[in-house]
Amino acid sequence: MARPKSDDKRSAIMVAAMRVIVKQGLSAPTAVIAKEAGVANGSLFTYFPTKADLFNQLYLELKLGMAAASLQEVPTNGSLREQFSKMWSNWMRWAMAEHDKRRALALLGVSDDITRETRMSAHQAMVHIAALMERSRANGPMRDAPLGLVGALMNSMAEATMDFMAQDPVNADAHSKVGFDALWRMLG
Amino acid sequence: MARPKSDDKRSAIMVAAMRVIVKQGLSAPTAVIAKEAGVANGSLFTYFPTKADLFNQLYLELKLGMAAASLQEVPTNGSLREQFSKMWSNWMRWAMAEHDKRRALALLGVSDDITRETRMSAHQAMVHIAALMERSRANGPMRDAPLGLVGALMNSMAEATMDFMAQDPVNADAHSKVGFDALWRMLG
Amino acid sequence: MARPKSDDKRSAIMVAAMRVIVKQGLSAPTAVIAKEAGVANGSLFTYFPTKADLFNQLYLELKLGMAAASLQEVPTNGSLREQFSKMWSNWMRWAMAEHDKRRALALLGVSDDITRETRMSAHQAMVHIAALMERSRANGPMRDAPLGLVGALMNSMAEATMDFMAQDPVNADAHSKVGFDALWRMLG
Amino acid sequence: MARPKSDDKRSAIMVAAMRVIVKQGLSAPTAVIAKEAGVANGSLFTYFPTKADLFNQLYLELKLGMAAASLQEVPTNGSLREQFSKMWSNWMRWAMAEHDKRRALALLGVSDDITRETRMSAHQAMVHIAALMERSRANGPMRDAPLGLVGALMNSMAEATMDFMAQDPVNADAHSKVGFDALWRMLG
DNA sequence: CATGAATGAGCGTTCATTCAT
DNA sequence: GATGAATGAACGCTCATTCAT
Repeated sequence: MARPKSDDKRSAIMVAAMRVIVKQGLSAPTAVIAKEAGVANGSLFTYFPTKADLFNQLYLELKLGMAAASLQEVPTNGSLREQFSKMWSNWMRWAMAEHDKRRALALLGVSDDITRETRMSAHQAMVHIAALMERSRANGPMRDAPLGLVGALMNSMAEATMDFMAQDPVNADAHSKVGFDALWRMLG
Repeated sequence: MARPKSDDKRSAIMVAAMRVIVKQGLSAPTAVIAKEAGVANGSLFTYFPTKADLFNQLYLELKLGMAAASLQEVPTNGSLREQFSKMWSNWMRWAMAEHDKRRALALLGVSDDITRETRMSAHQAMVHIAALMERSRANGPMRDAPLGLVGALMNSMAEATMDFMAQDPVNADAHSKVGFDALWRMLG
Repeated sequence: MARPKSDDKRSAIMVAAMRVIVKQGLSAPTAVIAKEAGVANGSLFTYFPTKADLFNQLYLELKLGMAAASLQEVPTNGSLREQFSKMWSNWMRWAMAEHDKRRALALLGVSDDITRETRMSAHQAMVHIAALMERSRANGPMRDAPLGLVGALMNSMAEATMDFMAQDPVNADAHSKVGFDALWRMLG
Repeated sequence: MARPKSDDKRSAIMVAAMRVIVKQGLSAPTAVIAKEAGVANGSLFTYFPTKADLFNQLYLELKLGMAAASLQEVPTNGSLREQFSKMWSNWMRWAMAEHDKRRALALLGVSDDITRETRMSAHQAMVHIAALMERSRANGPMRDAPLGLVGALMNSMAEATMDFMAQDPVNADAHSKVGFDALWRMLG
């Protein structure tokens, strides 16, 4: 288990990084992150060898959390639509509840610091979601479309919906439904 | 009037900025941009008072170019689907042909340097596209969805499709069609 | 006569320099001075080869003007004290009337740009004043003190008095009198 | 506590600043000051947040040192003239011994970087000297003159005397005496 | 000669990372 | 291991001066 030193501090730094990234962007100084985490400037580097490492690990953790939240209590015996719908609403709910996490994730997602490896690992976390999507399009008009493209389209629609919900939280539920229906129509 | 401020130089700096941004990201030094443009370090600042100004103007110009390219030769007398389809394929073709422009645009789009004003001006450039979309959904299932959300969804699907095309250029046309069909299904 | 080009522009630049120095200090950009003078950036350098040259000439001119103002209407047949007193009040009046000139002069006086030569030329302008002072101390307690030191003391007292008058213009005349009486007591 | 901020380094930077200011003026690069102090470029900014802060603190420290030196061993039981005379000769001696400090102080004194607060704090350091002066003029011809003006006159005479002593160090003592006698005559 | 764009050295400050304590 | 001072490369921007028009 690559979990040296104090786990508390490690996660404190991660949480701090997330918050600071939201507030100040990716160019936020490590010193600010350390202060927010309540640790010394240099201590950050005993937990993460470089700033980029911190960002990569944070990206992965956030993505994992997002995937886990999306899959919570998805009924295994319901119809495909019911399963997918539950997953979607979990996803959207997470985005609203964990606004900062999502903001940070969005920023990290476009950072040059995030390596291909990290992105691929993150992708792994989405396999269950991907599988659900795969089954949902299996008999529809996109049955022959490349899976990657379908996934990318789904993902982009989710992002767009989240952004819109965030801008107009009062009607978040309605927007979520519009997004899901649009997706479902696309698939099929 | 002495050497008048040359439009050539101005656009050389813009083009250089675009290229350098693609290669090095938004944190590319102004000195590198200037060198790529073949002008002195300080000359950049006779054309753009700050780096942020350069970025804003570049963003706007690229967006305008994209919008113009998308609307080229869109038949005004054809069916709505024909018009929309032509616009979409223009858009995708532009994205493939002007790969660097698109990359730069994507990076600039998430920059904190781009002001609300610039974003709003850029939005203006898209009104014709938005109008086409508006008409396309008018009688379909999204007729009551917020226009902003529909636009965001369309935009995100276009982006996703472009990204995928860029990764697999050989089948770009097929992917473009998948994307358009997906969008059309979503709208109605 | 070393007075090439347009004399108007030359003096416009000088006046502008004086004003800008007062407002912005000696580090004011030449571009700002040029704009204030209503001439082009580069034109400044056809009249003054360097910024330092401009400053030196300005210093000299201001000093000359100050000396001339101080000597105006000094009675040649009155008592020494009357002459000296007239000179002093001229000096103080000039300082109040030409506040900007004095401010600029003070700033220029401590600048490294002002050469020894310039300072010596400026000193030349003060010979009449010096002579008056020389005669005033001739029979007094300072008769054996170095002339330079006596001059420096007088000058410093004048400066101090001017500064104080500028801070409290309402009582300027009273302060002027205090300064003169102090000086006269010192001399003798 | 890791390497604590060392007072040695702090004062090394101050001393370096003083020397460099004397040699190069107030526009001396911070990099030069740092090098002269034997620290890295950036280290200067761990001790002083800005160049202006460094200058303000240096100004204050020099002024404090000057005041302290002036008051050393001033007899509390002697006549007023004896006390004042001792103070004056201390002052002049300091100016000769600490020529660089005085030069730096003079330059800093006219800098825009020195804030009103700093100047007021520095003024505080001079209260004892001011008190001595106050008593010295109490029964003389300047008894009704504004205290500020009297102080300014004294100060300016001291400066002028110092300058002259510096130019002709061989006769420094004689010049000092001339200056003091002149001041005493002025006061009454 | 007037103009103002072009030049590039130079500066104050930041910040990821290292290292003495 | 924890701390935070030390480091120095890097950057955006300025400005005196030059020079093409």
